[in-house]
Amino acid sequence: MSIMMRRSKVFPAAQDLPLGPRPLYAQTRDAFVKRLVEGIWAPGDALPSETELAAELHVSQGTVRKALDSMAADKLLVRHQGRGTFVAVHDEARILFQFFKLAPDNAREVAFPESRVIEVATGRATDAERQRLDLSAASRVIRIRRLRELAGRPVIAEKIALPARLFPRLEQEDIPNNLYGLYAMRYGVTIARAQERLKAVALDAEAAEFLAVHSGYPALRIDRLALSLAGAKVEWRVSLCVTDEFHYLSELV
Amino acid sequence: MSIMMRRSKVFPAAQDLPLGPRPLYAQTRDAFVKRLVEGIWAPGDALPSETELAAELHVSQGTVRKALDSMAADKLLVRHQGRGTFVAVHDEARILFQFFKLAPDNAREVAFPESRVIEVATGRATDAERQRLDLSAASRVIRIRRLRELAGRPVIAEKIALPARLFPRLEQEDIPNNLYGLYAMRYGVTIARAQERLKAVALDAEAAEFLAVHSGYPALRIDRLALSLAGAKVEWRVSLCVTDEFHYLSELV
DNA sequence: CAGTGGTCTAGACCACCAC
DNA sequence: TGGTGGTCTAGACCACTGA
Repeated sequence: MSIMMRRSKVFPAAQDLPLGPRPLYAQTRDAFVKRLVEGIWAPGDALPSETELAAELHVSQGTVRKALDSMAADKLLVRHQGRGTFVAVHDEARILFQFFKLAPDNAREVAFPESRVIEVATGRATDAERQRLDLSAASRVIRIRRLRELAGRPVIAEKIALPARLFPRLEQEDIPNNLYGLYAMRYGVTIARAQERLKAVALDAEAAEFLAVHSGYPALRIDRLALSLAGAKVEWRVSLCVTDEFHYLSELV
Repeated sequence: MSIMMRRSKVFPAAQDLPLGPRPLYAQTRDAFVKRLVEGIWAPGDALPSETELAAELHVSQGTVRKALDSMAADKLLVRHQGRGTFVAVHDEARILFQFFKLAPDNAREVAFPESRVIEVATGRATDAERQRLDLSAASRVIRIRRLRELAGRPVIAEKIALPARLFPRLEQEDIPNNLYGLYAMRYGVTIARAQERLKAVALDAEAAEFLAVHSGYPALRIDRLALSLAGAKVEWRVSLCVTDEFHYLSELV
């Protein structure tokens, strides 16, 4: 392939970038992510082989590999030698590993917490919700409140806010324990990453009652904003955790 | 190069592994990490070029690149196109990015907190210290207590424990704000990664006084264990943080 | 056994930097 | 201008999977 041909190979996704053409493997990755966003490749699906993808996009197998490897590093794909490359699924094992950081102090095994839904409701977004989720003035949100148990003890009181536009009729659904699985399966919304802000707070009377401790008890407040594959703000979740027998694990690497 | 030659190329570091020979790029990385541990490549040093390293180790440049890239991903090295590859330095910018997760709620800029040392002492390790730092019975530890300020307010009360064996005469040093820089420069101990466990606790009277709040005030307790390049447990640090105007930032990716 | 991803190599060219 | 890392390609072989 000539130099000119190589330099002229710019996929549509990269053309409106102001900083010149991105590397080919990045454009290749963009093309693949687009297929995930559009649901052409759905969770659990097997991708075509590297050779086929390379032929289809007119790039070398090495370039396809670099794109797939980086997506696997971001947990969008799972690769198995000898079997193939698959779209990642939000099963409990992944949630536990990627999105659930609360672990018991004295046990080697992390458990997925059981949930009891307290309330599901829809309403006009408050200022805080509009700001945190990037919503416009008239937007509506779905609110979920639930209580989560670990080792048989109520440990987490959770308030979740979702843009109603993205999750039509979710309030009529049966709310499962694994919400991110529901978002993906029912609404085609894949949570790709999240940002959490932690504080120590004193519990108010209502939350204290849910968690079976006295008012004013210190709790870990986890404020999570979850982003979809496309980068949209999709879920705002505030969790109040009693951390007598648990801790939040953070790896600094 | 023949197949037999390739398969027989096993560096010493990999020979005592029970699971068969590791990939060549991993062995190459091991050889490079060894040079960092032994101080042959010191913080700030420029590495030889990929071509030179490849010739020296009798592997291809692509294999050297894969090893260097993975080390750069782990922040052990810094690579600059056109300039070269350098051993990472524990400057304040890196500490701030990698090891300091507390950010002000209403400000875009993260600041490095000023420190006031309360006490530096040496003593026999307690049970907790021995357990957390993997020390033997008679081991001695150096203990540092300090108070840290952000935006002019005392926000963090810190207790640090270090194995005395690794840091001879540290208690006579002038304790700088950037401890990890001191460990690296004075003692050749590079902090490579850390694990933090977070809890919400009620402050006792002593800590509350340091932090200028009332006893029982909720605080974020950060229990950090820092590991050296070689994987040894090198520092145990417990920080009590008042999080009225700050939060701990955790990215879930 | 065929097909997949994983490893390793070799070589070309590009973008950037310092001199 | 020469040297560095960054990108891209092509091809060979290895390790693993499943029919």
